Amino acid sequence: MEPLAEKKKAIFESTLELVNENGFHGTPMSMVAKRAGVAAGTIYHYFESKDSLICELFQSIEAQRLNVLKEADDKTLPYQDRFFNVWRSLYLFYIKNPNVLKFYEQFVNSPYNSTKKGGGFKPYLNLIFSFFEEGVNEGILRKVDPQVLGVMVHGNIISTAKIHVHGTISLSEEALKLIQQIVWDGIVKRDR
Amino acid sequence: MEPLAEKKKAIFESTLELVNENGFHGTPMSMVAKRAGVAAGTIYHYFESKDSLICELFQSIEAQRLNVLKEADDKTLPYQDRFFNVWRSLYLFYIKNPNVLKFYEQFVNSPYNSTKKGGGFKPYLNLIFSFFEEGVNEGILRKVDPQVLGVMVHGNIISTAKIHVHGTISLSEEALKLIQQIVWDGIVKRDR
DNA sequence: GCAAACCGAATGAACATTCAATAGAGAGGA
DNA sequence: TCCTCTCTATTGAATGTTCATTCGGTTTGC
Repeated sequence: MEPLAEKKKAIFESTLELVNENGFHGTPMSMVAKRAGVAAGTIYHYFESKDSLICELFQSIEAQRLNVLKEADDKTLPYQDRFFNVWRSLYLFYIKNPNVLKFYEQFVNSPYNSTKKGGGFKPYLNLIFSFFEEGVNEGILRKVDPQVLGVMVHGNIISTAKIHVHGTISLSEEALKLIQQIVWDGIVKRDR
Repeated sequence: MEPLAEKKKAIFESTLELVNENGFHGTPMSMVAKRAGVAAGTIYHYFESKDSLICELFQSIEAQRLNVLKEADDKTLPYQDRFFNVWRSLYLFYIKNPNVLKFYEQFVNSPYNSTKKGGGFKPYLNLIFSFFEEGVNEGILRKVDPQVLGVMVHGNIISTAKIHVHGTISLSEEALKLIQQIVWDGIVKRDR
């Protein structure tokens, strides 16, 4: 029962895909059930309602993201390397999971996020904030509210990942490096 | 009959508000009608369907945005001033129209945008692209694909506006200036 | 045997859309 | 000035569909 019961995982996966294809609306529970290979009723064994299914899915994504961030940040490295690692790991996470990216974006911009269960704690963003706080305190980054830095860089990673996922422009390895460099050059303390 | 028939404007306005409050789902046509002060049937006099109402609303927002951009960019000014003007005008547009910002974000991340009428031409982004192309060609900006610069800066403006609109952190005038400076310092050509 | 997990047809509410009927606004005509 | 005629704008109740959710029953694991 621990490793996220197969069925439950299948329901999450199916919801993720369908919400990408059809949006929150346009994704009937019956379809979620069918693609997950379970009966409609079964979903209600695991989730209270459609809303709570979606909110829980979001929370599980939050957890994944937090994990990626934690694993990426090796605190023994110099700060600049840590920045590049964190940026790159999150970027890779999004492009490897385009469904997650799109679901996430749909969710945070929807009213789900304002009300209800989804919007409470934000451990992921908090970790980002403290990452930048360190940089500021150590005198490596400009003196800017770390929360602002956090949101800016987070937004930049998302934007970049969307470029890749939308596929209109393709990003070479060098282009990626360049983008990271642009951001770094912006936030790093001007010496002199 | 020319200036966007009062009724039609009221329907747009009502849709904008309700989609913010309740999302695309959770916004029944009957409610749109009631808030707009018209009968349900009237909406179908102006729009073919709910989908086309939403797509047309999006297009009207695109047009507004394009306008803001055009008006903000005074080509007689030095490039750096133009950049700051453009950035600030778009930022102001979003924070003065938070409903527009949120509707826009909901729309572009939804499946509406992938299919149908909404996603075709992108005059706004194209103008942004050519703005950055100029900067690159004139040797003021780093040699980066202008489309990438465009998406990055656009994303940054949106992120910043969201900080303001969400209201968790408040942005002073200096903070704003600093953010613009950070972006500028990132994209500008490193001399030596 | 007995929980817990699972099924899927049945229920009822919500909703997009339709349409027959009404109001209004102009255009002529006497 | 007043009276049609006509075309458009508007109404809101009625329609038919779609869906979230329920629940009585079945299966499965222990």
